[in-house]
Amino acid sequence: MRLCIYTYKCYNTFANLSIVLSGFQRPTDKDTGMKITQRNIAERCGVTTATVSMALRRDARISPVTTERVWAAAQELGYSPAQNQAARRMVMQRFGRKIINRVIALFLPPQFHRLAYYARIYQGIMDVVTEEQFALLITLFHEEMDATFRMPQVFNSGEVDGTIVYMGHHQPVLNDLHDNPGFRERPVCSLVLPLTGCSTVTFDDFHGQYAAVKHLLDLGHRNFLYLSFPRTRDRMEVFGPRLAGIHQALQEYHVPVLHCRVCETPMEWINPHRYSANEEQERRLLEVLQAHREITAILAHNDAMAHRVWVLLTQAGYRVPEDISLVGFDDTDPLPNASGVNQLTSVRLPLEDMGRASARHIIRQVLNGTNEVEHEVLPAELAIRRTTATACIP
Amino acid sequence: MRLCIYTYKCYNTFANLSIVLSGFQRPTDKDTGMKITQRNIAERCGVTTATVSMALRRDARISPVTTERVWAAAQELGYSPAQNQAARRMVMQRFGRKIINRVIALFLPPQFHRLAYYARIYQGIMDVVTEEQFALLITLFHEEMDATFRMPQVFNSGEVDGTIVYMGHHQPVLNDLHDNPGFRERPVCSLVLPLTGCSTVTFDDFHGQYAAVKHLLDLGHRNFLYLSFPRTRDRMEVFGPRLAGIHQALQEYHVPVLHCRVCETPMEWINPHRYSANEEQERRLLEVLQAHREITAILAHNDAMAHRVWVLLTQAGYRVPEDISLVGFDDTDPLPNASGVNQLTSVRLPLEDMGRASARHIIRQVLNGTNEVEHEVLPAELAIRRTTATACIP
DNA sequence: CTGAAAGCGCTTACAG
DNA sequence: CTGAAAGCGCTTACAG
Repeated sequence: MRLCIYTYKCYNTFANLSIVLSGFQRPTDKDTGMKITQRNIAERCGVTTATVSMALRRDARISPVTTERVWAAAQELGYSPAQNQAARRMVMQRFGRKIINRVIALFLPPQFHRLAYYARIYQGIMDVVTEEQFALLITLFHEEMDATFRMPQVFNSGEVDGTIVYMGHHQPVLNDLHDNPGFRERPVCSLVLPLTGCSTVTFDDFHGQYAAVKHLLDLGHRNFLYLSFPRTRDRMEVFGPRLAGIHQALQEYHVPVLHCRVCETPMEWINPHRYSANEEQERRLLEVLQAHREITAILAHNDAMAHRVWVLLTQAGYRVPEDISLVGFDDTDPLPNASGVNQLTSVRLPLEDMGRASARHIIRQVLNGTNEVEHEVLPAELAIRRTTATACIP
Repeated sequence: MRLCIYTYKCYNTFANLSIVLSGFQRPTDKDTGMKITQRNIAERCGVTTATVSMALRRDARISPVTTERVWAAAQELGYSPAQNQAARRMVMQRFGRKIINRVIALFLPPQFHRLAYYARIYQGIMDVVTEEQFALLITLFHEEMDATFRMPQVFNSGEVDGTIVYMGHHQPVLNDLHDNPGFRERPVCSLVLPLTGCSTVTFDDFHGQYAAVKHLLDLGHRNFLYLSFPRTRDRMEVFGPRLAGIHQALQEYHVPVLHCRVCETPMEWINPHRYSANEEQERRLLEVLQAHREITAILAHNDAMAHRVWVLLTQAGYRVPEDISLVGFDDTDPLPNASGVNQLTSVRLPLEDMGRASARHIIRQVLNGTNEVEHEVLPAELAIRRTTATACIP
């Protein structure tokens, strides 16, 4: 034991030497010896590591004088607590406590950086994460990857403090996280499409869509075409509130719900990166408009879809908004005029705020050592521009 | 000691029970007891943890029979080695060895996901990282952040295996990484703009630019305008090879170098997200063209700039390519015609390949436990489209 | 207010 | 081929 202590002293001298003599060759296989531990501090101060450990955390049980001496020695020796995190992690788990790694993970779909919608949420998350000096671990996940997906190793080793699940709408991911012994009990927050059993940050789709329809009703429109996407049970969570918002507005204006035709469009219409011309679908949309000349306004599921519809309408000789009004949803995909000014009336989603809210929530839980499920709903407001106008009743 | 072993046995029985009786309440403050360790396996097999440790790694010193028994027990108990990574990390550092975390970090500028250029490199990195079951840690960094920047805590704790520095061109980042005791000696790879003292993956700017000029010379052009950006010492590394490529081509065709005018444009011209109309600069560009009617071809520093120039030329009444040919660089920013087909002749950079190459390099080093500096140069090829044509000599 | 001891879970020499 | 022991660096009861 005594010998051992001498060994340490020897290393210390070594370390000092190699700082002074900058050309000095470090013993390459003994780089571990360069690492400063609480033991080095203890020796220099003539106390035990227990005292150092508590002093460094400014525990009240250690006298102020000793605490300062320990801190000074730590500074001098260049002690970095993060460096020996592994030991701390191990002893903490002995007492059933967790350490804070300042790492949060983000699950998101592979193509996230290609779509403004995802990119803006990502931006908000990253802003907060950087500000709070956390690191962000990106994990790509897509429903189709389900079979091959394996939770990255870091989740197992307890090195991730919390997770944000960015869309996905895929409950198994959450279960995997909760079943993972290295991650279990840590906070999770799902975005946009809520998962059950964790915190959520969502938009107020209902009031957003409600505001859009109310705006059209105020302009005299009474017959609508709502372009949705193929409904599956999964997606009803998105579809439901939107439709309810529409119904609510119609009801307030005593317009029968039948006056809103719901049209399912191909999924690719809402994702411009998957878009491939689908002539049959495009023809069908125009046929509906021809057959129902009473329709004077179109509500699209998102801006990308509104964009596509605008092109079709223009090619077919319709004028927007003179002949027909058009409203988007999400406000990510501008429809610029010649001077580059966005023309599309749309429901504006505070996407960056959503990212920020989720990151703040997770970081708060991590720093407090809590895991309280919270549900935050962010407002969706109508941005009125130039694709909506007074109804042109035939 | 004996008591301790009994405690463990007790926990095990508990664990089995709670699997059978799914409604059974787990002791919440004893969740650590649920964790399976090599000790549990050792007890079940009647061997020591040393044997288990070696058997799990299929060390030849352990008999096949014992190895299989250990593996079977591990399976049964649901042992997960990653879970106790902290202990492994600690013992490994005792013997001066590293463990593989399957985590690599990526340093990149804050707005990376907004620019196709960055996004495509990112895509390539992510593809390989996901395929190799690594996790990616994103760290935003920008020269302007230098004062406030602090290396995230995870780098200190030895939980990051290697780093890719994505642009930045900022040597201090590399020094910070190398000075960090938790990261020291691990592989680093810088992209596009090489840092000294680490591996690099770059493009063959020289041959890319050379091919572009040769193409124009073949079309009969003899007087060029090369639109560059403000030259600082930092940026000479980009500027140098490009200019050398131009000179080489001119020389081969015996065209005096003076026939290539170099014009500096504002930095914002190469970054569409920072673009704001700069009428004076725009007028100056047109003035140059008016004053030098012998110029029949423009080489832009990147596609974004080419885009901007195309708009200016068109507005000023020039026809591209009939009156003037235009060549971009990077091939990220298409100039679509009415049918959506890109018209811009440009030097195509294999951006995804670059991301993939850097990720492969780092992952190879990590898995081999080596840190060999390598320099990879990827080809840049000319993509000939419709903004270049036979010179219209006045 | 501080020290001596135990132990988190693992891997590696070193015995046998 | 396997076991007993040591120790990575830390924190926490428990003494004094």
